[in-house]
Formats: sequence, structure tokens, C-alpha cells
Amino acid sequence: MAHDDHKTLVETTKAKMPETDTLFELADFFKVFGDSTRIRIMCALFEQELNVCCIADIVGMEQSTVSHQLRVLRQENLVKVRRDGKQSYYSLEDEHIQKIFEMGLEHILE
Amino acid sequence: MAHDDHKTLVETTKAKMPETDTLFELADFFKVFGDSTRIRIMCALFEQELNVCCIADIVGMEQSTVSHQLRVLRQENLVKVRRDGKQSYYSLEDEHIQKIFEMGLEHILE
DNA sequence: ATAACACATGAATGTTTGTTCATATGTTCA
DNA sequence: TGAACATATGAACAAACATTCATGTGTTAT
Repeated sequence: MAHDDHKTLVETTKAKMPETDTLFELADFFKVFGDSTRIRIMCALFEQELNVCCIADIVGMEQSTVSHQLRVLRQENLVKVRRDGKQSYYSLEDEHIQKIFEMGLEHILE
Repeated sequence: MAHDDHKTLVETTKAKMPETDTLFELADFFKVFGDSTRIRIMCALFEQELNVCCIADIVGMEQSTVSHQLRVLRQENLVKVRRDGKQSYYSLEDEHIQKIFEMGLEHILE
């Protein structure tokens, strides 16, 4: 009966999926990649660590904007800070980031 | 002079980065992964193709909501549709998706 | 101590986005 | 043809988000 097929398919599929909580976390993680300012910040940090003022000039946005976005990146453990005198130097926390970037680029360039 | 260092660093970093347009596209692409409903839809489709009504039951949302989100996924070439009678069967378009998922999961599970 | 600088943060604003309801389109079957 | 079903779509609404301005915090150097 079609009803049973439907119910079975729904149930078995749900059973094979990761925990809902995990998938919500995953969405939150990718959300960070979904903004062009943050993408450009991360991209700039591929080369070397940079202080806030440099990043702001590179992406062409207010220092304040960049600081807010760096906080978002920090909260998701994507960047780390090193304080040196008056300046804060940011760098990438994780080597997954570059791979995720590459895969995204592969997808859009085809 | 510090001013020159700053300017040089900014310029050389900008020069090494991909085109700004590309990075905007990349952000739009990742934006699609940044919603838990869409993440769960894609996750369900890892197993096999599914029609809209099944997907709605699996993720526990309105059919309308799922249709809207499937359109977003279609627009970014992440899923494809196969029409069979009254039903539309959706499946994943791209094998990058699973790898991107895996990397995201690796990041959050540590 | 105080001025100048680098960065962080709170409040306010406008925009984007996800969801729902209602309805339209398209398909099957009697 | 008309009823029932599956899906798509438009309008409306609320919630989330990115940016900016103004200001606070912390550091250096005079």
C-alpha cells in the first residue's frame, strides 16, 4: 500500500540522518560562509595574518564592520587573534577552511 | 615607513585574492548551506531521490516551505527534479555537496 | 597624565530571508 | 468533464542580519 511505502521511506530516511541538533549546528557553521564580507576576510587571511585595519582596507569596509564580522568568525572558531601592542592580528584557525573554499569554487566554476 | 608597509601589504594581498565577483558568488553559494531546513533536505537526499511530500514529512515542515526551499536549491544547481506523473522527485545534482558536508561536520565535531 | 591610536561594542536602521496562508498550475483517474 | 491530488508560486509577516555611527576600552609614547 502506498501509505506504508511513504511512511516507511520517511522513517528509514530519518533514521539514517545525523542528529537534528548536529544539522542545526552545521547550518550555523555554513551561515558564516554565506556573507561576502566574511568570505573576503577569510580569503585575505589565506596569505598571512593581518591586523584589523589592514583587513578593513583590503575589503574596503569600515573598521567597525570588520570588527563585528571578526567576532562572528571568532565565535565559530574560524579565526584566532594575537594581540601585539595596540594591534590585533587575526589568522585562520582551521585548515578545513581552505578546502571548503576550494570545493565551493569548483562548484561555481563549471 | 609604516605607511608604506601597510599600503604594500594591502595591495599585494588584494592582488593575490580571487576576483571580487567570484567571492560574492561564493558567498551566495554558501548562503544556501546556511539554513537548517535546506541542510536537512540535502541530507535526506543523500540516501535516495524523494518527492516533495516525503521531504516535507522528513523535515517536519509545510509542503509550501519545502517547495520554496527546493527552488533555492535548484537555482544554485544543488538539486535536480524528475517529474513522474503528479509527483516531482528531487535528487542531488553534485557530488561536491557530500564532501562539503563532511568537512563541515569535521569542523564542528572537535 | 594625556594625547593619539587600534580595536571592540552597543544602539539604531534598513534589508534580507524563512515561513505560512491562500491560491494557481498541472496531472491522474473516474 | 470534473474531482482529487501533488507541487509551485505570490503576498504578507516576523525574525534575523549587516552596516554604520557614536562611544568605550586598552595600549603606546610624549
